[in-house]
Amino acid sequence: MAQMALPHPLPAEYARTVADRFRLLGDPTRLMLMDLLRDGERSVGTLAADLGCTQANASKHLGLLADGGLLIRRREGLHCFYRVADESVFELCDSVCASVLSHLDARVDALRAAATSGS
Amino acid sequence: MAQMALPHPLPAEYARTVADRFRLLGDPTRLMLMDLLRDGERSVGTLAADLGCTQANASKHLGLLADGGLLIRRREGLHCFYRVADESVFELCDSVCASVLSHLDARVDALRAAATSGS
DNA sequence: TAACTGTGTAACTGGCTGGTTATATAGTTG
DNA sequence: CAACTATATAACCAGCCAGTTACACAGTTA
Repeated sequence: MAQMALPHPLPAEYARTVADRFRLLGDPTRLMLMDLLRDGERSVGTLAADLGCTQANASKHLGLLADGGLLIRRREGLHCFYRVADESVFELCDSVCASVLSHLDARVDALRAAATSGS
Repeated sequence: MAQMALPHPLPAEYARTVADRFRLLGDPTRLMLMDLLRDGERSVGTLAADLGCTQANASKHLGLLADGGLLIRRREGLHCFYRVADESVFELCDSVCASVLSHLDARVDALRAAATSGS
């Protein structure tokens, strides 16, 4: 919540760091994994099953998310449980979703207007 | 500001749409272009010069950002001016930056603790 | 008209990356 | 011990993508 403003001529190093985080969120599979973890921690196998993807694939994505600090890993015997490190990620996703939808609405309206005036 | 919550078992189509937007922000050059546009609209040439990149490269990235709805294009004679479509993008970036930095801080602390206890 | 300028775009290339398959590793159970 | 289970990882491949170069397309100016 407590926002930290970015320096204004944005240094390349900052840009790279922030871009890395955005790119980490820029994959549908990873977003769906994050969403499945909304309700609490889950093991790799059950996540892969729910997603209908390979265990290896789920493991790789979960590893990336954990390395990026978005997930926290907890081992317990054979199983490995992941949980979200910071719930605020979902606010981020919601905000992006709202922004994208409003943009799409505007496009639809523009197309409608063009259609009525055009032909 | 008015958040729109995502549906909870996140459908693949939603995931793809949101991921696309995140991936659009997941490039350092594009982030620096967005940052240069904080102060107001700018032409392609001046942006490329400030960034120290090719005009063609800047044009391509600006086009992608405009197609994605993050920028708005305005032609005036030979020049083409871009401006940010929605200032809330910067809150997004600030939020991500804060989150990343706090994660890095945690890593540094962990390394410090390991160093003092380890050797 | 002919140069010149600002911008977009096509073609190409090197590198990154998501997915799969197979295997390695660690823990469990008989 | 051997078989089995859950996870991670290595190797590989196909597709995407950022950057460059060259060029096409306005729009301006002489």
